[in-house]
Amino acid sequence: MSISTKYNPAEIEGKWYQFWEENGFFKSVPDDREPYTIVIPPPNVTGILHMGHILNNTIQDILIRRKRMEGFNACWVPGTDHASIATEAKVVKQLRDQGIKKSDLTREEFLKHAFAWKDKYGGIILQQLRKLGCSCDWDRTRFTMDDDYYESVIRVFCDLYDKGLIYRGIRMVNWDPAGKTALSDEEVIHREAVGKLHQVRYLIEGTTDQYVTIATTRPETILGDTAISVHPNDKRYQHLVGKKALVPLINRPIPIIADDYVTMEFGTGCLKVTPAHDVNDYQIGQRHNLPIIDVLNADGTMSEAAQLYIGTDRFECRKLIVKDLEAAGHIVKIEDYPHSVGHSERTDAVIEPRLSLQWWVSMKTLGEPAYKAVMEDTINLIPSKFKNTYRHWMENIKDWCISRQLWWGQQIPCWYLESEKELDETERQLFVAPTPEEALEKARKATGNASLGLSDMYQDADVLDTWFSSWLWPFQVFKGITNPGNEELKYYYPTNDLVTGPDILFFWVARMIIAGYEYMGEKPFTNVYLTGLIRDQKGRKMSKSLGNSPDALDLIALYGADGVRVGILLSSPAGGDLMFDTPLDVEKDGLSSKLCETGRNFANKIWNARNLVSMWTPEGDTMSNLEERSIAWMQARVQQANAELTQLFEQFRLSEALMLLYKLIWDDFCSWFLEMLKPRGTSLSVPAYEKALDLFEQLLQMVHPFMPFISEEIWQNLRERKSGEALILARNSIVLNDNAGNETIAQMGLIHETISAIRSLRLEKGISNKTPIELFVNTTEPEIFRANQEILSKFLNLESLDFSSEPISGAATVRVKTHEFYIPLGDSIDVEAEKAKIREEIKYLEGFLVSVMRKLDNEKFVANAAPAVVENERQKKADSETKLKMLQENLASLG
RNA sequence: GGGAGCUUAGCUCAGUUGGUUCAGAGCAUCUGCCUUACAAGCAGAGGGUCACUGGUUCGAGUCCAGUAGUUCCCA
Repeated sequence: MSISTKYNPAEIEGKWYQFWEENGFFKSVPDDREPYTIVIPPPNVTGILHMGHILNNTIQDILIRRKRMEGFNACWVPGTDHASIATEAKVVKQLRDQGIKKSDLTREEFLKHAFAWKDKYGGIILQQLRKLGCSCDWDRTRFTMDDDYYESVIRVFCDLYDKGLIYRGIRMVNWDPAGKTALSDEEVIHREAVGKLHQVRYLIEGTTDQYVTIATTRPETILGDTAISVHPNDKRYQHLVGKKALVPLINRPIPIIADDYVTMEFGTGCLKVTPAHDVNDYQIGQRHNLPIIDVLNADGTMSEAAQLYIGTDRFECRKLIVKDLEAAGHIVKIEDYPHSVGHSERTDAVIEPRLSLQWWVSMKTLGEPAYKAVMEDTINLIPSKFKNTYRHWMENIKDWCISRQLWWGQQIPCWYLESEKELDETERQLFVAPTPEEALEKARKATGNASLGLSDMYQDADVLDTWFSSWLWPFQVFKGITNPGNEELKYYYPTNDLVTGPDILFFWVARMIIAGYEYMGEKPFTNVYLTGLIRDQKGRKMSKSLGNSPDALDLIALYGADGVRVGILLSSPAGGDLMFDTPLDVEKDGLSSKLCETGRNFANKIWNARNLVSMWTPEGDTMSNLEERSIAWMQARVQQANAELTQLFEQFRLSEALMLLYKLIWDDFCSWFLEMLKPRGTSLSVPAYEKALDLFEQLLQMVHPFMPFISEEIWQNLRERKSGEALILARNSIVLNDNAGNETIAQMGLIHETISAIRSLRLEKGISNKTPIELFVNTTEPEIFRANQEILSKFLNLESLDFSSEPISGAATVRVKTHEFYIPLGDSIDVEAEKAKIREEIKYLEGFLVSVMRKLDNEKFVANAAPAVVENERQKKADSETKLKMLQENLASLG
């Protein structure tokens, strides 16, 4: 039989994924088992797999596979969200490339293009998740624009409106001039930037040489100024209040007012007030009845109201106006000024505060149950430090702007009367209802005009924020809104665990909790595992815009899905950021990752363990003593490790769980167990062979959630399998450790330590492994060494094993715990070096004993410390005394 | 400006209610090995004032306070 010594993941991964999927192993339907449910954080329909997805979905897959193997009815619901802004931008661009302008299309035509785009490209990321091994129930794949999902969003909107929790109003919003839409506060990313603070002087009306100087970072907004404000207590400017200043370049007279919002210390202490373009200015404007002049168009160019630079982009205008102000002698000075600037999360455009009429969700009361749930640990955030962040957001929760000036998304179910089109927008009557017919009904009632028809009405043009659909995800994937109380919903909801990044804790997690309580009367999930962010070698967040993220599929091709899964998980504690180690410039340096290499090497190690085992032929019915001892020990280790593993899973300490398995398989199983069991020829006893396979299978079970592909491949080939049998479904058959194996583990531990110590001694003394040695043991427990003589001989190439109650002269010596070992070397021993070594050990031990005695002599210690701790110190004292005595005798024997 | 976190070996990180020989792991490094599963390997070894200062305690990497550096969130 010849099996490659190199594991080749590409050869087997596709095969097993297909096998699992075709056999329906990922499928879940309600039955009498206990459910375990995860809903995927729906990636953008425009998305492609990046490192964040890999981490996040690997974790979900580990959790779901483990639970499936534990016998739960495991259900992982996949899907995508429609990503209003991102998708619309992509479709608009694609149309532009085809020479089609969005403005030339009707809404319906545009949506047709958008759905076509979605059908063509929308599933890419879900295909990529398959490459990673994700065991989602693909039959349940959902999309936030599916018909029923669309309907649920509309219903929820109407319901909240009827409850008075949704309203329409003019507010200062975050305006994205690239996306030409309003954004919620959460979609604005503040970044530190060095801007310029311009000090600009305005002429006082009626004078020729008196000025008032303000400071601004956005000089183009000067054209929208409607006042200048100073602090009421500011003595410097008292005389100006009530006078007027002239807006530079356009000479509009504006009042100088007093308002205590102004910070006297900032800039010159004079504030230009532009109510249309700054939240605080807006509030000042309200207090002083100032006019509002909106100098910006939706696309960020200057509007007609600006009078100058009409149609010029705001940043271009900023340059021009500074030049013109300079020329006109209005600039006093310009200095660098670091401040934080809001950017659109999606388009990265600089956000403009803009006054506009939008739809809002009133969050305060809606948020209360969600706040309590997390504070009272009904829902756990893991790690719990995120509770603070969550509390802070909840306690300062603001109303949520949910309307977006886009077409791709759920259109707001509000109708207006054609007859009121001429009225000011805020004056028109609103008819909110799930369907136009119901809206018409409401309109007829409200107007008393029974002859009103559908054509007399028109629908709000805006769509809803994507998050306003994804906050319904955990229950609408089971049709919780559109088919309330159905069997699936009852079975799967509330779901169990949610795995996501902390960056969408507010965007999504908090709002899902809110919606869960509001609509299901119940939390949406119990545990929220927040992963870290993936950073590059410079510590920057990996992102598409920085181009510092490696191609996920290339990485999988290079290291195998299992290798990448292990690599990314190895150093990724919950909530801790992961410094990923691919080169910053992949083009130049080639793609590589030490972390993934570790994962690949681990897979290769397992592969070769299987190679070794497959060479053995079972023969004979009786186990040898060595076989028995080896197997008993490995069984005990596996049981012990399994108990630890279970605990680690309960605490979501997945990278530690993986490391535990890494060491269990590599060190215990391969380096010790297989080496102990390895026959001189190829045959070992039938029971030993079978038990070794049992143990191998158990390890494969344990490691399967982390490395699904290689574990399935080996498991399938280890023994004859019936058709349809699979590791993915294998029930964990490992008995829980009842500590019965502890003694076995401790004894074998001593034997292993002894082997290591003597190997080290061999290397130190230059005794080749090929040279057989005579070994003498000075011990009070000779039976342990006698019982394990075969193992010692096998590992250490012993010529003989004997016991000696006193040091042997001319022997190399080493101590393990309270046991001493001698290897006679004849005259070649360096007595002085040996003595020096012993003296050093004595010195260390004496120091150690002093520290132990300091505790034991301390009455407070003996009185206060736990009995077990005190007992331990006594044991340490006894052991070190024994060892000291041994060392002293040894030293004496050397003369 | 407000809040939260982090700082332990060259790198990435564990270290649970303060108490084993507690200062750890993986990777990297160094030494010796192509030993019949694996060089993507085997056997060994070295490496840290636990950021700093003070406090509580019989006992502090662990608890408290302050300082420095750093990251994130919010405005």
